[in-house]
Amino acid sequence: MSATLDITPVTVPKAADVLAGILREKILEGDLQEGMDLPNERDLGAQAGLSRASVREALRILEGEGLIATRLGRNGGSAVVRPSSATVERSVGIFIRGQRIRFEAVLETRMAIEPPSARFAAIHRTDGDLAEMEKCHATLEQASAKADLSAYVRANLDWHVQVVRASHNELLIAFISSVSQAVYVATEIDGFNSVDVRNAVIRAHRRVMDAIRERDGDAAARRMGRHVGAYIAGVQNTQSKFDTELNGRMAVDRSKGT
Amino acid sequence: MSATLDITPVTVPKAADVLAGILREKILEGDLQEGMDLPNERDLGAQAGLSRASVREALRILEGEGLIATRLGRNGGSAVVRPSSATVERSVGIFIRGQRIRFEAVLETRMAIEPPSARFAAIHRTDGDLAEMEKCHATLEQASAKADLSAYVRANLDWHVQVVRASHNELLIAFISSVSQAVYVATEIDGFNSVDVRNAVIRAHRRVMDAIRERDGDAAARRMGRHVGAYIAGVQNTQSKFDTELNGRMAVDRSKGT
DNA sequence: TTACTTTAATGGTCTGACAATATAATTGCT
DNA sequence: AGCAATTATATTGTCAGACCATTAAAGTAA
Repeated sequence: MSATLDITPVTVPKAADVLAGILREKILEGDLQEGMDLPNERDLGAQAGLSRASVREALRILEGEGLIATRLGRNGGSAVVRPSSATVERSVGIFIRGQRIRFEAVLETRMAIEPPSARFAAIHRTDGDLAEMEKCHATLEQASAKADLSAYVRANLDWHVQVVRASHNELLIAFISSVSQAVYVATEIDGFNSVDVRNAVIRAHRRVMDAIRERDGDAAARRMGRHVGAYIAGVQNTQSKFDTELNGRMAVDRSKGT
Repeated sequence: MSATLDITPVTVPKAADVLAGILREKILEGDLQEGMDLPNERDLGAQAGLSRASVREALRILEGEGLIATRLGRNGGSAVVRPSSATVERSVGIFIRGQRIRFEAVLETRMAIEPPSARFAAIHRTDGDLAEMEKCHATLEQASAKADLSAYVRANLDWHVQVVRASHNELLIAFISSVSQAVYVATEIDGFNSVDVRNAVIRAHRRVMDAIRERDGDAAARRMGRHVGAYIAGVQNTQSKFDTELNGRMAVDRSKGT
């Protein structure tokens, strides 16, 4: 009788995946440091014992993961780069569009992340962070005064991202940036950016910044919570149309860096 | 005199990127629905007027973005799939490792996300969600009783993810799943999972679940906040060694599904 | 030195072939 | 008819080699 072995199904990895995995580990482990050039595709193929086609697939995988950047021409080639939040933003963007995430869920996520981020900002902020926030705020006020809706929305988003930046938490920054992309395309088409609303926003921002300046984490979190809450309440009044429009308006741009 | 035109540098997109972009939009727009097969590589090349090599690069890009899955053999080919949170998890994992994100930042992010998620869970939970949480909790208690540290940590993470799942916010779920990966590898090596700590964790979980059951969002958020806060305080006592060890212990696995 | 031209290194693309694999179709047996 | 084993085939995986396109370096002339 033949024995029944406990064999899991054999997987046959593809050559390109294997090579990509090897290079990925070398990069993440620090063997290949930022800025270092990989061998050119022909040499890499010779070293790995693979065809150039397979090598190129591997490189394309790593490029998609934001681990290398490839330049054309003499002295071109693939160089190691630090994966930026852009990669996270792109995959989150695809996730939101592909899964048809409800706009409400995006707002909830913002509501979850921003108040604690404001608290961290109050704790970790530098004077430079404050200056950046003030700059965004000034831009926002100008855009509001000129009733330039597009610039207003852009500056508004920038300010929120800037607050999270002041938390000096790279993960939170990546998350809020990812979510902001989605919020942007939706807010641009909403109809509730009246003068009154805009003035209320400006006052709320001022109060949040005050708290962050005074390093009052509790107040920063509380005020940001109220601000975002009010925003969401405002959106939900005019929301019905968003869910249908949202998915169609978000494009994915591979070429954008940080 | 020759005029100085306002010309931005001309970019020459690569064929594979263009094709990937076209297909990506068709997928995200819904023209190509989940489960539908793309033409085989030769036909696709013929239609696009590109070589098979370029087509394959395009497909590989989309595969990396989690938009298609390619099978080998007869009746194989590339089929459209819904991008899952796995793609987000992978890119966040790479981001954390590549940027050498401080472990403290990962914990902060968890501290930011989980309490509001618990609130949403209290609001949106179903009875099935409660049952799932209880199941995780039972597993956790067993692992704790048996002092099976690895299973304990695993079950602990599962419970936290399950709470966020009950929020029914797909974006928060994706974020917490991404962060959990990083927390897992770090917590497994910590030395503060004493019996007392484990019992305290179990009691805290119980109280959070009670609040979610009663649909008391405030209590759920407050208790979860305290719980995660205590966890972080505990970690920080034994933390110094983590920051150095963390990055080396997180591997990226492309082959894992949801 | 400076501007221009030439050369070379490198990635981008194409063609065509064969290998490996998984399913479908066929065959043969009961 | 039904089932098992075998064969055929559609499809991706991989390779080899060539040529094109782009860029920077090297060379050259003013």
